[in-house]
Amino acid sequence: MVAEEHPDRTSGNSVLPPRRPTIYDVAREAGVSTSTVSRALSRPERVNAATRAHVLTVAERLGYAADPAARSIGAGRTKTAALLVPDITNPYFFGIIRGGNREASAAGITLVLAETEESPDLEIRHAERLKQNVDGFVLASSRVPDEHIQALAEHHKLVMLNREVDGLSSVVVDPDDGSRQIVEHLASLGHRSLAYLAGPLTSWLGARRWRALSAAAQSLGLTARRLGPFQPAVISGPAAADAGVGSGATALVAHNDLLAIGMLQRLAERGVRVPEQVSVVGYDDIFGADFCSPPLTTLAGAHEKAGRTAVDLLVAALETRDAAASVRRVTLPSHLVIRASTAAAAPRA
Amino acid sequence: MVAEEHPDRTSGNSVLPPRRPTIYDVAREAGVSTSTVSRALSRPERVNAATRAHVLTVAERLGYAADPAARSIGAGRTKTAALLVPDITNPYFFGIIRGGNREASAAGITLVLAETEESPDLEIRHAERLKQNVDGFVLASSRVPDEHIQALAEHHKLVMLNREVDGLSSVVVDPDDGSRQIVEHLASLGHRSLAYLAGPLTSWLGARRWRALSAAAQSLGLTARRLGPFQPAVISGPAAADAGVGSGATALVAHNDLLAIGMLQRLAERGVRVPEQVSVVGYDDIFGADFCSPPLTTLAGAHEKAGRTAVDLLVAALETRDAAASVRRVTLPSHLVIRASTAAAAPRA
DNA sequence: TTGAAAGCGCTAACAG
DNA sequence: CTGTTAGCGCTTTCAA
Repeated sequence: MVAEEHPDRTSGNSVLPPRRPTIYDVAREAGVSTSTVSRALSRPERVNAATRAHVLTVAERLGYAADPAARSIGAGRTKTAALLVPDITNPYFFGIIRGGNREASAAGITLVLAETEESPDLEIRHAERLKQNVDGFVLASSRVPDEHIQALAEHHKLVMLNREVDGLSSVVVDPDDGSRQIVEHLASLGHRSLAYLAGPLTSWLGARRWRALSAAAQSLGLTARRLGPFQPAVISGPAAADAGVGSGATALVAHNDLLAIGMLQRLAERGVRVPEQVSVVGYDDIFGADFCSPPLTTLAGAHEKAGRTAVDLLVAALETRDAAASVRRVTLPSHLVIRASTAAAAPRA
Repeated sequence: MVAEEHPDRTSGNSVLPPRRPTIYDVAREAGVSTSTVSRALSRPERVNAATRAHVLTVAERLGYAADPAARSIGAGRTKTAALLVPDITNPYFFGIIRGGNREASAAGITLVLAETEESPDLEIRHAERLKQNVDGFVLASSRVPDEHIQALAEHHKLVMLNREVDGLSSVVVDPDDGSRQIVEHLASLGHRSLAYLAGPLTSWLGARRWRALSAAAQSLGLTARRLGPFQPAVISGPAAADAGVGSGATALVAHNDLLAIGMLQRLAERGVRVPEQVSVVGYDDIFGADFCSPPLTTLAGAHEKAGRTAVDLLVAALETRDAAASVRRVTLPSHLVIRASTAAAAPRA
């Protein structure tokens, strides 16, 4: 502990400590040049093993840690990525956020989170603001038109979550097979008609779900109607429930669990019994889907894994020199969790 | 200093654009020096209004945006703060995260989120890792011993959320008055005994809740027992419910709603009727507390505001030269939301 | 394998 | 009020 004097920096009465050690301190202390220190830290293979070991020892002793800002200034990378989600309070995104965060910290990059409040405008504004701070984006359930996304992608690495865009990497929890599972389940219970309570028109996933739902319905001989759009939130449950009941369908499939839970509440209020009079199905299997009443039949997927995978793809892309080479489309499986909100269809009135 | 060529940067065939404009570009284009540009952007009052307007126009036209890394390298501040929470998937923290994020982006600083998984070790590791990237921390429901926190505080600005520590700023949703409200409610229903299903021993808030609960119980002539500790999660519900029932208390107060909801599920399984046989109360009023069965009586508070306030205090501290002068303790009010999980005490067996 | 030296983009004295 | 001139801490040629 050689303890040099830095009289000007060491004014002990300050709360802040003297100064963080820099590569200059390490270099001096280790008797090498700053570039050697830099290399020992970043490009280990290009330094004599013994030298490197020595440098690392000294760095360790001094408590040296590279300043990420200084590091990123020369080279363009900030080692930071942004995750944009429409609604932080939707439990659906917890898993994604957690997975994203974990993968990011495993990869040594920091993740910043932004909430777009289901607004394409706000999403764009956030992206604009963040793009100077981050190397890339994960856009979860993006509501922005394809053109804007393509534009963003020209200057930044970017991975889509729950949406596919030409030429970009994406991670999607299978909406097609999942929707088929829902329809098959309902068909097997004797339902002949279903209504889909749609989410935002700007939702790629919503469009996809409806498409798969109606295709499956057709092939199984059910009728399917699409109602809405509704905000994908509990608050829209009443409107959706009323519309669903009004449609005469015996099975109601909601855009997501938030909406389904809101519908359940409304149906209870109106005295419509679930599942005896009408069956209800959601998507996502969020927190709460297992303890609402009745517990909700819903399509589950590995959301945390989705978040992790998205960040993983982004990190991979960040490390690639060549842009187009790294685009990959990942589809994660989904499975129907059958609970008490679905049952045999009520006999036709 | 006239219009240099950067032919190597302008290769238009690359996907990435030539190069982001710097203050040098703006300066040249505007016919002023770089420092004038810098000042026009950061310290507007120290530049002639006309000059400034001109510089801003040019900057705008060039699409100039300051590089935050370069900016932070000289001056120590990174314009970034970290928010540490024990459990991202606890809906309780949504509000905090949302509030924190909003306040941060309003203040022009970026917030990074980290999950400590209820582990003091992990919390410390995250703090260690992040402290080179951020100017300050908001520690929500920190599980770390006071000493460590004080140590961290020596080098970084820091605000506690749901915990008070000597010499530090904090924001707390009132646990004392809230607990009193709970006990009064139970007393008014004729309960004479309650059990508190405790959370982690490292939880400051948990300790505080228990203290207030038992004080209020004593002054109202109820007996109060503390059971546990339990993990503050749905998964610990069965253990807590069983312990609570075993205690013979007619009212069970859980450390938080997650635990309470888990208990409700277990009680239903065991055929113990709520609220007829036993009343259940939670803390936090999280998502789901209103639609579990029965809907949960719980202590609500303005969580989003708490998150916002915490970041606000941090920002204020960041701007203060003088450390100790900026410490403030904020207590936010809480109020009991009475739902269907509490009712008149069952007659003594 | 190593060192010297030139930046990276911005801020901050210090003159003028 | 504005320009000159040093750096901030690190990476990266380019020589040696």
